[in-house]
Amino acid sequence: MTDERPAPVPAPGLRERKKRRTRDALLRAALLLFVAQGYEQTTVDEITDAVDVSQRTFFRYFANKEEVAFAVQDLVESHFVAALRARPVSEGPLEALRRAVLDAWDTLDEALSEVVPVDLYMRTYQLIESTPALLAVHLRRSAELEERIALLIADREGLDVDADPRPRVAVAAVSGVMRVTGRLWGQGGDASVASIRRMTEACLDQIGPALAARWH
Amino acid sequence: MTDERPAPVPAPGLRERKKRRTRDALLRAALLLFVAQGYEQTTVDEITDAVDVSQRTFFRYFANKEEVAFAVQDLVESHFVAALRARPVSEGPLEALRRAVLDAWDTLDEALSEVVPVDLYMRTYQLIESTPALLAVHLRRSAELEERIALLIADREGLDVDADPRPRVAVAAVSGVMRVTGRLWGQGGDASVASIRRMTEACLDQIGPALAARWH
DNA sequence: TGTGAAGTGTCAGTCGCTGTCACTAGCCTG
DNA sequence: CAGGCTAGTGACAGCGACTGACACTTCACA
Repeated sequence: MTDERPAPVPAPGLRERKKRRTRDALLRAALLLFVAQGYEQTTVDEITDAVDVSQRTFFRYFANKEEVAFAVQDLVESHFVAALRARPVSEGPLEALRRAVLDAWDTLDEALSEVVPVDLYMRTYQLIESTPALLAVHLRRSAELEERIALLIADREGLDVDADPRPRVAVAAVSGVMRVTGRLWGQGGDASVASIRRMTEACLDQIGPALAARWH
Repeated sequence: MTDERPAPVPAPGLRERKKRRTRDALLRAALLLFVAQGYEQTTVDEITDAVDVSQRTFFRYFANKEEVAFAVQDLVESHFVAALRARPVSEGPLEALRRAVLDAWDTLDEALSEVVPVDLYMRTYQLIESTPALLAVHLRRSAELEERIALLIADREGLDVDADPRPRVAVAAVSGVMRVTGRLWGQGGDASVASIRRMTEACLDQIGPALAARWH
């Protein structure tokens, strides 16, 4: 299924392989230290000592200490975007968003296992939700992701995002709900993928009822 | 209208007045420097030099450099919460939220003018929206505000937030839409209150249509 | 095999932020 | 109103995140 196109990735070369190895080592060491003793309690020096490189090298791979915490999140987000792209245009925007989210959770394991165990990602995600400095960055990143998704949705529907506010509004509403989900999940005891998938479904089911004029 | 209750605020005392004066001076100097030359380009030393106090003193008034940028935002948020509390229970949750937001914009001028000119606040707000580090913090603060509002809404409707997800979901959806508004306003040229009020109304009008199953 | 460039370590320095301690100036009591 | 108490401040030392400059090693490619 892969390895069929010889052109773009023929032989990485020793230099490239070395680079990837140090980056991966830094990433893994950082995440382990973060989940073990907390983000703020972990210094960059500790991370680089664990991998035995200089501090300067860390900052050549990651723009700042936060970035390393979101490296895996990057993968998860592109995984979701891919799932959304895969939805047929025949589905309405909300339907497509909902199915894409659930699909993404279902297939997360395979998509991630090459780089980092899903388990470690889940613990990192909880760390992000519970560390104020990381949560702030996470929310800003989510806002950027929202914009990408809004463009995608507008494209599906053949609309211009700047002329019609509905794509952005719909995505904002759904994302808001998803954030509630993430927070509730982070506070709950069950850190499994199954658990967050279940909560996602439940919260999305409530979006219609919640926006009704009367609740009684 | 004031000065009728002698008990809680009889005479601030010289010490108290001095404190308030340095705090106000720091706040004003900081905001002016921020909007003039940018947040990251302004060092804490520059701020304290402008007021002629030591750097240490700055950090006795503000926990960190960000906090001073959000001091006015704090006022605006409590102003909005007050507006929401003032809405009669007879209004449904969405109706109340909508009217509270618009009310808050309409009366912002009076509520703020004592402390800082509205104009300076508006420029600060645009600075926050356009400075990544500040935007991140702003979004986290907004999330905290959302939680407060969700509790308020649940209270109005006589519901338990943890049993019924609708308060959080509704507030999340509306807040998401409001964030889109804020961003669009920040990018647009018109930095007036009237402008953001108008955009708020327009975006909130779209929340129903945007969540319809089909857009065509 | 030698030359250029990519990747790294070292060092010095800036900035945000904190703990400590001595000192000054309002306040409060006798 | 004198003298002690304490809140508020400044000066200083120090940590951790981050950056720029430069020299050195090591791979790549002719």
